[in-house]
Amino acid sequence: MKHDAVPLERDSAEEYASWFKALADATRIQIVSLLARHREPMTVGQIVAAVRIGQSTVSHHLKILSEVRFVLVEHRGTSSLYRINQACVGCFPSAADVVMGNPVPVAPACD
Amino acid sequence: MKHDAVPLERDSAEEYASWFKALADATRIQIVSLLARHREPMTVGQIVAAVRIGQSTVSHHLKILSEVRFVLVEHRGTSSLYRINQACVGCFPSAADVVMGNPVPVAPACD
DNA sequence: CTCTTGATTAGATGAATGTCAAGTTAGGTG
DNA sequence: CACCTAACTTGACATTCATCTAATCAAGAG
Repeated sequence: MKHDAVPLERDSAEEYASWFKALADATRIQIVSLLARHREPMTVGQIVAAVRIGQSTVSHHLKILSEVRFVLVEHRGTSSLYRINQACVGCFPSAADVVMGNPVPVAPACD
Repeated sequence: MKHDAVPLERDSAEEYASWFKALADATRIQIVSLLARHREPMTVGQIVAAVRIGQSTVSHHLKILSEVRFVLVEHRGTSSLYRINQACVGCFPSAADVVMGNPVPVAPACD
């Protein structure tokens, strides 16, 4: 037997899981893909209008997404501007490849 | 403004979310990556030994993973053989690309 | 200062989830 | 047949989660 086919280290598995968990909700997927397509930063109000979900709920999801750094915030006066983290646009799909056992150019590190 | 930057349809978002949700747990990530690396099908016992988690829990996770068809089952006598669904190995990372707004060769359809 | 508007925080609630221990089913073997 | 072993199912328990309403906060405008 070549090598014992040890699974992903628990630590790595937990980190990847936390990324997938951030996208394990339809509303958050809408938000992320919205921010990714719309290249410019968006305010909470704009996002609320697009996904048609309560404002506080959207705010909550944005917090979750920014904790994993899928999106980045910048506070401008009375409004907050959210934008996609370009680093994740490339490295997140790579994480999917790692889990699926695909060869990947460089280990994904979103940050 | 070019076009109104409509987010992903709710339906698509929910489908993608269900895929990510299947990998939103460290144990399931370990199982999937284990099956992906270990090219041969594995029995539940082998998987339990590798991830060191209660058998019923592993069985539960395997059920979840096979419901989304990330893994496929085949019952052979007294034991069940689980293997990775090769179709997903390619198409799941593509789903990540879609959400991230990356261009993708062909719409991902895992099945 | 007061009002308005955009955003975060707090609290509540109902639903889903991960885990394990114990019980059950079912294929092989003596 | 009785036994054993691999796997699945059930029930319970504690967590986590998505959503909403209401309350709070912060920045401009009058």
